[in-house]
Amino acid sequence: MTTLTPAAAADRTGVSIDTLRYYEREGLIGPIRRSAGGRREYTENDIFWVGLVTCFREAGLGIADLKGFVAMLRAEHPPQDRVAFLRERRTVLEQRVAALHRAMEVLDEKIDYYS
Amino acid sequence: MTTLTPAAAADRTGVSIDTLRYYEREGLIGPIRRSAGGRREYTENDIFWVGLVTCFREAGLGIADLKGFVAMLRAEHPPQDRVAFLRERRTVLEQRVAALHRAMEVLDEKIDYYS
DNA sequence: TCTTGACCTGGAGCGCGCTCCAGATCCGAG
DNA sequence: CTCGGATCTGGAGCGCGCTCCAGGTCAAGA
Repeated sequence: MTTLTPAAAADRTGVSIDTLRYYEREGLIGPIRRSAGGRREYTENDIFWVGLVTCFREAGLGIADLKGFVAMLRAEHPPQDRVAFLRERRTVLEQRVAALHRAMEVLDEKIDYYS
Repeated sequence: MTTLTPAAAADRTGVSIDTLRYYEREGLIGPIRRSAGGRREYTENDIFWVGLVTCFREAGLGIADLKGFVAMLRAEHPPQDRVAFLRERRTVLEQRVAALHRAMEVLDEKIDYYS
């Protein structure tokens, strides 16, 4: 299977090498397989996971949340636990959207006022 | 005019006394009028501003952004500058909403999968 | 008047999420 | 074989947004 060097992985994901290592240390991705010499080799699947993590980070979820997320999807938790966890996260995101809409309304009001 | 003590203001706004002082230091609110003895007296208008700041903070705007916001609304900038600034912030918020929707889609997918 | 608690200031401390650094190792090109 | 660039590790540093603390002042009730 073809793999990516750290630099290539960083390039592909838009995440810095340092951050990739940080995510790995925190258990958000990987563990990444190593070459004989100890260098990381990122698989397509690893890259996919980085994408997931990035998606949630951009949505404002914290590292701790993501640890929970990863643990939940990996470990042998009953499906209902997973669903409960996922729904909880969804609620958090919904509340964020609501907060954003409130702020946008205020902005629109001001924009109207000054236009 | 009736005013609020720091404790009452904190209670009304849901923002800690320390944070109220912090916001004032940063120029996001106030300056708050003082009593003869040097204690802060928050007016209804001050409370309103705290609400605005809180609204934008909850939407994820940073302190620096809010400084710009406050400066823009207070100072004598031409209306078109204000509108441009406000529209820019709106774009940022729109992008955040988009990021949230992406993340929520992923969650929905997983929730579906485990349901 | 004395006590007590709210408030003052300036500055230190903290958790988060990276980001950077030193010093060592690996490895492909020449 | 040598050189240099990419990578390795552990740990320090940083910007943000508070949060807490010490040491002092103010003011209302007993």
